[in-house]
Amino acid sequence: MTHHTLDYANRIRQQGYRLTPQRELVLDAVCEGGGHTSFDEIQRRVQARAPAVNRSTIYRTLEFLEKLNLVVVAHIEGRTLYEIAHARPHHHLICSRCGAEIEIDETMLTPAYDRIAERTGFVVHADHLVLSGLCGECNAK
Amino acid sequence: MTHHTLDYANRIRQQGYRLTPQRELVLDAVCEGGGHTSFDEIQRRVQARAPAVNRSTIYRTLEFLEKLNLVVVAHIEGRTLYEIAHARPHHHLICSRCGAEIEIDETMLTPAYDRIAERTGFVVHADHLVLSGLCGECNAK
DNA sequence: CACTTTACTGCAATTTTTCGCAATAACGTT
DNA sequence: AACGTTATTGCGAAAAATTGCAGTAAAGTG
Repeated sequence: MTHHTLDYANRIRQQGYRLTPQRELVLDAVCEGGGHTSFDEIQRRVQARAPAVNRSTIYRTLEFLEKLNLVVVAHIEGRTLYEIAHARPHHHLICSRCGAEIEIDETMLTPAYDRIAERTGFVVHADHLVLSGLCGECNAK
Repeated sequence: MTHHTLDYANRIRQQGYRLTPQRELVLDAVCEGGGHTSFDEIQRRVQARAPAVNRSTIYRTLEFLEKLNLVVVAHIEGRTLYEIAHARPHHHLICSRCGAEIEIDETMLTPAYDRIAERTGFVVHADHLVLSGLCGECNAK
């Protein structure tokens, strides 16, 4: 129940939106499993509990949750995957050879952010980047 | 004609693929304008010259050109955009407030890559990242 | 707790994207 | 320059994603 710590209910209501069973179900579905979840998997989980929930509602709900920063989207090798938004932004390394996924902390990128701010004035606020490359093992070969 | 310098023709043929008029047209269409181009715009440009080219062919051709690293895809605020792949990798900063787009060189990120390699062994090989944040002007406000 | 407002959902229709297959044409070989 | 191989295209159909709208229900108010 990772998302319970976020107090999503208030976060939704305080902005004038409504907390509906559908929204709770989709949020739960994104949480389950912890990592990246595909749309089909989300639909499967939601409809396992409430078969009547419409597919288009799930599309709209994910878009909504993304807008509220409760869910983040990643495009990994053409696939669109969803993940619950963590309080602390983090990023992913994906090995283009073996597919391994490594999670790294935001702080790994701050040296680059500093350089960018210094030279362009732009303050990066990137959450949930996906960087591809070669992991240590594959690189050794 | 930015892409002519890439000698795309040989790059395609040397891998056992064929150079077709459709592929040239799509490549030209992605080049025109220089920056990011939407699918519909690409279709419009292609069909302006060859109306018979099928929409599904354009889908497949873009996928193909991406596989050969002649075209790169970016997901910016939900939209899927295409751009010609440059010899030198670069990245984009997008201001989430005013929408301004700034192009930055790969070297801006190398401090972060170094840190990542140092701590995880992972060698990042990211091309064409999209980082959001606030540009200098918007940040001042 | 009933009432009102209007954000949200489900449904059906539309649009976008993908897929299978037969016909076509690129390109190496003769 | 004609021929054969087979990658590629166009077409139609299927699947996926989006949208409009009328009915439903969440949440504030009396």
